[in-house]
Amino acid sequence: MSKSDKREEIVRAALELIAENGFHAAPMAMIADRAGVGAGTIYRYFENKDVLIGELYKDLEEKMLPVIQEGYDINAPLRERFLHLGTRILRYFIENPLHFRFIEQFHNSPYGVEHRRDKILGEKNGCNIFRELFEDGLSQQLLKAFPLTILFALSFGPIVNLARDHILGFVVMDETLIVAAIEACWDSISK
Amino acid sequence: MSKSDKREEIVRAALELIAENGFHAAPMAMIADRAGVGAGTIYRYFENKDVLIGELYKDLEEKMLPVIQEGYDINAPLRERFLHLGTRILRYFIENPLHFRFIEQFHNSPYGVEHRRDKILGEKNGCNIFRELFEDGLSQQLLKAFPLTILFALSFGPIVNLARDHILGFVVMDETLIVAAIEACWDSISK
DNA sequence: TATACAAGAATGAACGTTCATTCCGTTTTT
DNA sequence: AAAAACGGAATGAACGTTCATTCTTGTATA
Repeated sequence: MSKSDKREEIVRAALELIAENGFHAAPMAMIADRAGVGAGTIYRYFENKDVLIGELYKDLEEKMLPVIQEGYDINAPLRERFLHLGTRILRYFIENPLHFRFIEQFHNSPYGVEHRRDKILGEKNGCNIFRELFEDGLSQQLLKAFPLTILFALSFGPIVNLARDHILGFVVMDETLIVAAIEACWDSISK
Repeated sequence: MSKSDKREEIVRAALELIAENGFHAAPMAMIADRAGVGAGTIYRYFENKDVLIGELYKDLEEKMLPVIQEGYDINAPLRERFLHLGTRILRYFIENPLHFRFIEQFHNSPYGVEHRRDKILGEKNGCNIFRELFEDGLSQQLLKAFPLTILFALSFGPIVNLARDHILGFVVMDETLIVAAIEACWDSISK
């Protein structure tokens, strides 16, 4: 196994174990086992567990953003833009259940306390798309006059819940339902 | 300190520590310390940590339900009923941040896996009020024709997010905002 | 009323387990 | 052959739980 393959295997193993049963079920020895490396080897690639988890989180964030933005037309009508982003995010979570489960675990763990603010897609980096979208909507008076935080809550709250319910098998979100659900979210924020 | 005082102190200490910094920051020794009892004493009141946590959760559930239902008129118009329940829940969380934070931690911990399904107010016990509300709305054709799970997600998702954002200080939910936000949720589920 | 005693409650040091991390002998690469 | 990478046993810290001992409280006896 090549060097970079090994790093990848370690990250993959960590993602799987944590997503499947939470941090408490992912000790370093078990991660090493599933990655097919020795326990000590992990420490040649990551300073410690915190760093491993943190980099895993960053990896996922970096994979997610471009997928969500793909095909996004900043000049389209507001509603269309919202539906585009909303359905993309929900679809991404549904198609990448491990990513979703890990991110959720992360945000509810000691590892993720500092990241608390970026609610899965915060006002970080270049990804202020949602913020811009909402600010646009507010200035055009198309959205209800809520603080940004509330608009976020009305949009992301349902999305995260729907993704979780789908992944845990409580509902099957097909393409029709995905679109309809995000349209419903739009109804909650639009005037 | 009387016997029942002691039990109460233990439960209170556990609630505080877990709500403030999560399960990882609430070892039995620390709970004992904050309760002002010896570590061994806890085991005179609770078989083990799982049981302590479980009873704490049940306690909170029992305190919350009557508060939310108070003044609920099952014969009122559907919208009014929804607003009543929605605002009550959100207000309850805002006024009892420790309860909210504990319940959230619980649902995202090994302790709470089995309770997963009752999303803070599930189809348990006598508390099917929300379910009934939604079924009523569906049969009267006042609500969008979604599966119950999705109606739950559209309602609880925002509520939980708003409570969290308020408690963490990202937004200040006054009475006006509370009502407006729940009205917005109504817009997402109503036809 | 004062004293002795029993029974339950409370305690916290000690134990066994689990886990992240380190260390060192072995294997692979250069 | 030197250097780097590797594996997994060893280490020590943290935790939940136990248990021998101490404290408290209520009752019986003088």
